Amino acid sequence: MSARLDRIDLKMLRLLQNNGRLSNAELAETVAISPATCHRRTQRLFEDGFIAAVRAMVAPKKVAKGTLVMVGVVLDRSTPESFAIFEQAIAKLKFVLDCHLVAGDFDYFLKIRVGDMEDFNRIHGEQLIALPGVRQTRTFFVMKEVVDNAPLEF
Amino acid sequence: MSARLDRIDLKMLRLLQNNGRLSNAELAETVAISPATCHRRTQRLFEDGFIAAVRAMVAPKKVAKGTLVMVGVVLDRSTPESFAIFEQAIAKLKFVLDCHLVAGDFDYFLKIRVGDMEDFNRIHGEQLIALPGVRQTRTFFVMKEVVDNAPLEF
DNA sequence: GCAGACATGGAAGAAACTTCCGTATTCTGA
DNA sequence: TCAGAATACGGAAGTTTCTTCCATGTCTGC
Repeated sequence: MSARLDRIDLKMLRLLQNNGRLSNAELAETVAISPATCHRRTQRLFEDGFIAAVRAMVAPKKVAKGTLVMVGVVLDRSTPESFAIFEQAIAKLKFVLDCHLVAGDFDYFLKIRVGDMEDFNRIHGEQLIALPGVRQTRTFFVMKEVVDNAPLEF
Repeated sequence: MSARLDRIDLKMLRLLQNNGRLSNAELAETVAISPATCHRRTQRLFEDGFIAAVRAMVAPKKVAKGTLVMVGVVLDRSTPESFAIFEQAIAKLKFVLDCHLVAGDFDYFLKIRVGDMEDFNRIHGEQLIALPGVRQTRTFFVMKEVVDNAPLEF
């Protein structure tokens, strides 16, 4: 963690998190500094890695990805090699939004977006259980997305 | 779903998803249309809800939110009222990134970001198990974030 | 108190945004 | 098939914004 953030930096981060298309001029006015200074500060936030990226959030339902599924995965063996091979394989599956190694009854938790249940069924049979070292999976269909991908509070 | 998306729209969506700060001029050149047309198309993508928002992705570790926890929640009763009350309460908890009603052994799945385990312990004791109608929770500490919040493929 | 490092805002040339408008293409119904 | 309407397109131009340079101001450690 290179530099520290003052109150203005934090405010800028929060504003850009809520609206990544804010112009430098608008941002500068909102946080009450000059456009030049604001521009330099924003650059620093990117260079120092405080902002990893700026992303347009595409509405899943609009692009036929309206079905969300959580999947718990248990591997055959809990060796570092098994984990590494599994992780390498799952990184190639583009429908996997999250993949986390967890402590508890499962080895991994997956968050997956597909078009519909039929779509998931096919993917589950053809790709998920075929992943290297998978002993079993437990599927949790999401029936209602109460909160999805909320902005970070800090 | 109002209008349909042609090949150019899809390309624009993918480009903006990967880099929400692309200027209209750059975007126009990449998809080989005029800046004016590109501007109008982009506007339409927003107006018709294909792009829900543009967000700066703040690096969690940089703002003391480096610890990720998945939590399964079971409620006392599975009535619509119980669900509604629970959902209303959880929407106020800002450290909850995801909250999904699921089918399976749990009622809800939560994705939570905190500073560290101690932080979570306090939150768990003071806020999670105190939520209305919660019978039990099961905590899965994330030991490694293999993939987190990957961009949507479509 | 001083020297160095750093942050700030004004200014200006360059670039981009946004809108208007005339033309071209597509769609629809007869 | 064709005419009329609706839609989409790109060029142009005024306005805004970006980006950089520079002089001034502020903070720190010696």
